[in-house]
Amino acid sequence: MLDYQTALGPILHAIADPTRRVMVEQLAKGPASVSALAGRLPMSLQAAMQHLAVLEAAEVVRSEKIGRVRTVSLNPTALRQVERWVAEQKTAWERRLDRLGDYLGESPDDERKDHD
Amino acid sequence: MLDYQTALGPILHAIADPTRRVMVEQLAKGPASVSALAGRLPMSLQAAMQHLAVLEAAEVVRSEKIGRVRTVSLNPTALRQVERWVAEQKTAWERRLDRLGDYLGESPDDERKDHD
DNA sequence: TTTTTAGTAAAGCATATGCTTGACTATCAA
DNA sequence: TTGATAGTCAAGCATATGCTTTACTAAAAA
Repeated sequence: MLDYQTALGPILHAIADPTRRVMVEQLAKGPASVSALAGRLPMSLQAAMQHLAVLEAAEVVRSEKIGRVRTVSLNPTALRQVERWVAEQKTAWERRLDRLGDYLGESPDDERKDHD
Repeated sequence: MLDYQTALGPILHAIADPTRRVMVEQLAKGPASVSALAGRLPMSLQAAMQHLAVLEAAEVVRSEKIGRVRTVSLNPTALRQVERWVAEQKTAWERRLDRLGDYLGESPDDERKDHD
């Protein structure tokens, strides 16, 4: 099964940067212009735009330019992909713990805890 | 609100790399030795160990050396933090859409609030 | 029309990353 | 004790990243 949508690696790489996470957090509250996004950041507008370009390349974000203003908005699909991958790993992990529990008999011994 | 646990940035950076994701996926199925992890990867053992060091520094993974074998295992806490951050963003996003829905319920068009 | 304002493009630079190769150490096996 | 196995340390190198500064263009405002 291939990635139909955007690639997970670039998405994770995009949101691994603290500046870009601030941008995503702001965009989660609603669309914003490039300068509104760059406004609070302790760096040049150009630097902020380079971050935006990374987010957009990873399709974490989309944007549309109207007049001289480019409005950027979050693409929730990207975040869903992250969620999905993480959930898959957690599932595999928990299944292993279940098997381990069975194997070890019914002893309420070590290693496990509450998993859902 | 600060990060109590491990830092999200390093965790995301760690799992942004495809090689390291393969490692995490393998570890989700159960602990493995360094060489078992490195085994399938198209790179030197040393390179694989450098990846492992990144995962361990981010606390995505823990390891313990017994005899000459180091056994690596997944630390699900790190993945939970990713899950949490993503969920927070999605929540903010959806709340905004809800408000927008209410707003559009009565008044005509237009899609904004205040974005600075 | 002139001047801001919003956004772009591109070059340059310091640092970080991902990998290699070449030692080396500690443990287990024969 | 000798040798193979599992892992480690470190230097070196090419490429990627994050940022800056110096131009520019296009749209709105004055």
